Amino acid sequence: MPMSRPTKSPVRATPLPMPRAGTAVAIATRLRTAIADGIYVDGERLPAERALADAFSCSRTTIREALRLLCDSNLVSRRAGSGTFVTFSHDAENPDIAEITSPLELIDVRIAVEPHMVRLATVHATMRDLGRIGIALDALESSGEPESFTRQDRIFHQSIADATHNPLMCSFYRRINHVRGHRQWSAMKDKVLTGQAMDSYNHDHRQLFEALAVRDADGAADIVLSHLQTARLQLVAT
Amino acid sequence: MPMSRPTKSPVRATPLPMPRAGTAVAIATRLRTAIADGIYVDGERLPAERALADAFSCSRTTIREALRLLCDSNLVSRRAGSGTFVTFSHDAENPDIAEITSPLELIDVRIAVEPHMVRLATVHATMRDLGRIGIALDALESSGEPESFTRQDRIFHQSIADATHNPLMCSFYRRINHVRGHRQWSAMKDKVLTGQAMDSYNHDHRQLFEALAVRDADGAADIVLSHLQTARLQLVAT
DNA sequence: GCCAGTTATACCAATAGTGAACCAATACAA
DNA sequence: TTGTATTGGTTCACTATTGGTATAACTGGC
Repeated sequence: MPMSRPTKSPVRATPLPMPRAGTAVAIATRLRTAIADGIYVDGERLPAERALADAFSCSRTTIREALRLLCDSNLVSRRAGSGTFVTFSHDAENPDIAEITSPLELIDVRIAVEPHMVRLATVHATMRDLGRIGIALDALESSGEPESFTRQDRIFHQSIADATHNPLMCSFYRRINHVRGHRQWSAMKDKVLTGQAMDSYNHDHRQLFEALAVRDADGAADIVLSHLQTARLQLVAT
Repeated sequence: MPMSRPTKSPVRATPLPMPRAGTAVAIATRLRTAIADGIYVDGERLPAERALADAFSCSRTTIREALRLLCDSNLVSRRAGSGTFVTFSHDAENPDIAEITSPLELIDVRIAVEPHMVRLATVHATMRDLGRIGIALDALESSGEPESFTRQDRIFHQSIADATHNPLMCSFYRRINHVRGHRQWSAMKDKVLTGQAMDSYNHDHRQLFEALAVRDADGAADIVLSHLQTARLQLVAT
């Protein structure tokens, strides 16, 4: 796990201790929400048990217990020698919204939603939310490959959406992430996400986080808007 | 409060000392409100008794007493060797999104989505779309009762959303309309939707339609934004 | 002194988690 | 086809942690 946090961790207002993470159920919960958020898409293979154990800094037994819980919920299926695969379809809508949404259409929706979404986040985010967003940002900045970058990017933006504490907005952004995580983009990722592009994005992300931290709603909205418009331009220029 | 009082003379009217901070009942109360506030969510494991004792600077016996109170209230369940787990869910499983979205939250999402949505509509709407929107507008203007007004209003806005020809945007607005159509608003409709208010709304709708017809994206967005912000102000002023 | 509540300590039993080894199934490349 | 690497499946003894219990001492108000 990435541990370096440039910004100081926000101090909890209440001295209530937080429960220890790392147990099997906690890991299962994290994976479950990741699947629900579209971090892991339907049909995709999860990292191997040993890799997960390394990522979560726990033993393989614990990971296996967590995966057993997910398997009992029919969220994943496992095959020896092959891997653990997500078996989860978001809605019975046919066809899947992700199948019929183009990259340009997705960007247009994001341009519509996200600027005001971060405005709401600056107003409603608690210090705990900011802490979570900061952690997601650190993980995002320290991920070098396009594969992990897009995943961490979705986690980062979802944590901002959750910080609005607006259930409708959260559900909207889960759907956006579902579309973003669809396999139809995977071919495009490696082309668009050069190292330079990722650096540029990370610059925007950091700026956005700073604006959130100082509750600068207009500044945050501006950053997101120009961020997305840049992405849109790159898309049509491709 | 249903907690037991330490004294044995219940008839006395003389002021009774507050329970000392750090006592079992006080700690139980703090934990209870923390659970109710969602600091500790359902199914989550509380910190261990020894950790709580350390955090609250009291003995483990006191923590155990506090947890016994919570356990008697069925707020937590405990398993030796495993831990103390929250058994409390504020919401039934998978509640309808309309059930858990407040009017203010809905307006906030609409403010986020609709201004840019009408921008997209001005760009992508065909003449046939404009015709449909016009028909919906006529029906809306000629509906005098709050009941039919809200229904036609939903149709009008959905036809604008459909005019974006963006499947993701269409699905978003369908969900917004689903929330708007939920029975929880029905009580509010008759209060808010006076004849005067409906006239004012219709004025905005007509202006919006004109802007769409002449492909004035900025103008349309401005109209929608001020329309929604007015509604938001009315909401918080109520 | 009485007494209820708190403190402090020690130990027990239940459970979760660790780390290692090995097996069997699968995927992939030579 | 064959060999190799990787994956999940299984088992094992061991450790750490957790709630459960008991006991004696301390505290402050009555």
